[in-house]
Amino acid sequence: MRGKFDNTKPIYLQILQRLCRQLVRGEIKTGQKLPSIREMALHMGVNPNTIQRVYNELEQMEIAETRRGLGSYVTENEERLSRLREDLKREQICRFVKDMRESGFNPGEIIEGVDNELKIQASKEAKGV
Amino acid sequence: MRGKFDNTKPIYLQILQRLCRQLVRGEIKTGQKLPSIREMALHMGVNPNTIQRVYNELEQMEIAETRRGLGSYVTENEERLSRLREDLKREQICRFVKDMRESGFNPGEIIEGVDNELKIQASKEAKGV
Amino acid sequence: MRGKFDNTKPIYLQILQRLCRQLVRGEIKTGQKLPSIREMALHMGVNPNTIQRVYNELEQMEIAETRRGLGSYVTENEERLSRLREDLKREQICRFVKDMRESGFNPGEIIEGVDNELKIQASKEAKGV
Amino acid sequence: MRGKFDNTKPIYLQILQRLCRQLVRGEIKTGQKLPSIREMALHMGVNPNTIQRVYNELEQMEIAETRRGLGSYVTENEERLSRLREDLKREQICRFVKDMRESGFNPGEIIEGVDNELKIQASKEAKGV
DNA sequence: GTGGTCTAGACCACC
DNA sequence: GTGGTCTAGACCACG
Repeated sequence: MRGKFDNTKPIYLQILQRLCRQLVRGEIKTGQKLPSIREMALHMGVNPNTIQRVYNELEQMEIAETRRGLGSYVTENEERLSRLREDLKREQICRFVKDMRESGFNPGEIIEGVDNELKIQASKEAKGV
Repeated sequence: MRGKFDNTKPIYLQILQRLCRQLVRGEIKTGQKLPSIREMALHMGVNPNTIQRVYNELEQMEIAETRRGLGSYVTENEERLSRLREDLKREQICRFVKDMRESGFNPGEIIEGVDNELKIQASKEAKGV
Repeated sequence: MRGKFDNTKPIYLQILQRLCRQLVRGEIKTGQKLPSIREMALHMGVNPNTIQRVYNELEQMEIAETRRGLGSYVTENEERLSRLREDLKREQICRFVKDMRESGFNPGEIIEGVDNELKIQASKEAKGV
Repeated sequence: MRGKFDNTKPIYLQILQRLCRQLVRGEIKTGQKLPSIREMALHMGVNPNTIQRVYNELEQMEIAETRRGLGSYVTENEERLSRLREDLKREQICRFVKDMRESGFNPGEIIEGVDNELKIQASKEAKGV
């Protein structure tokens, strides 16, 4: 598991992002119990403090809550999760388009590039699977 | 000029990115002399050491070269610059698509979202100007 | 420790070179943790920023990697290190031969001179030890 | 002529070295008049101040002398030049051997490497000419 | 005037 | 504790 982290960004943010994505994809479901901090830390090859921080952030985002002595659980509030999905989507798209425009790429180029890349990655995955 | 920086990312990276974008947009041209370190530092409201670091990075990317006692100059190698443009484009698109797919968004959603956002930002700019 | 530096060359380069040589000689091994920046700075009688720069260079050379909050570690990639050894060897020899030839020394002179010097330095060391 | 200089070393030293080599090779002879500062600067694509400094150094090394209103002349003292040759040779060999030994290369490797490199460069030159 | 290096010291985020 | 960034200010060699 080591070496899978991008050195330019905090590890805890990268793990947070990964969990959010799993939530958004539905791989982690509402009400589900998350692994214990120790377990997760072991699995990620990371310091428990780091996971602690991730779970704290999840709590502040009202996506998970920790119950003393029982562990952390994903919220049962489905609406909260679907909002997370939309927020994530909008935010990622918005930032991307802004960056591309600032770099001087024109709309045609952008759409075409994204379209191409989608096909490339889809075909790669098809082969991989 | 101060206060224009995003606190979550190092200043030198933000300036580097800004310069790269100006290069890619053609606002800075091949062979052109860049402002001296002190000048740029003043202009950006930043310590000269910070600019020094930016110029160093540009040199390592083979985008600029500094001539001692004379200042820094953008490379005259046009091919190098057009490669920068393509690299930047590909890299930004690739990362974006990967992120979106990992979050479980389907191609249709992605294309549609980008398309929409492009229109929104374009119209905003039209008003602004 | 201070005063051991050659005033004509930047300190950070001299330290970098020293570390590279220790690596090449096998005195520093793959996977090994390097001293923390502050530790090394103290040991070298030098400002921590200077060491930081050295470690940065090592990282760019893909010889070491730094893990946040943990310190810097020599790469575990043995191949990378043996390549360093060969690169260093070839580069030093190549430059030397080129310099000598440019100065108009003929092959016989060069070989003989090197041979002699090797004996001289070996015997000196023998006495010293 | 631009771009032929190594950015890590002062230009004036590089030119000085080049001249010394031409002297040692006999391409520049005793008593010969050196080009005027302006001429040389133009030829090298370099600031006249830089050449000025080179000529000063040559004077301090007692290899050339400048006669007011007449220009700079190589010394007529042949012995001075042959000593320069020997000094250069010894110094270059000495430094090389020291560096190689410090990097942990053994005498066999060194001799073999130099021998090889001599052949390589000689054959290259043969083709080139 | 220009870049390059170095120091001292500070602050921060991360592990 | 660790590394990363930034500032302020100094000095130097170079062109």
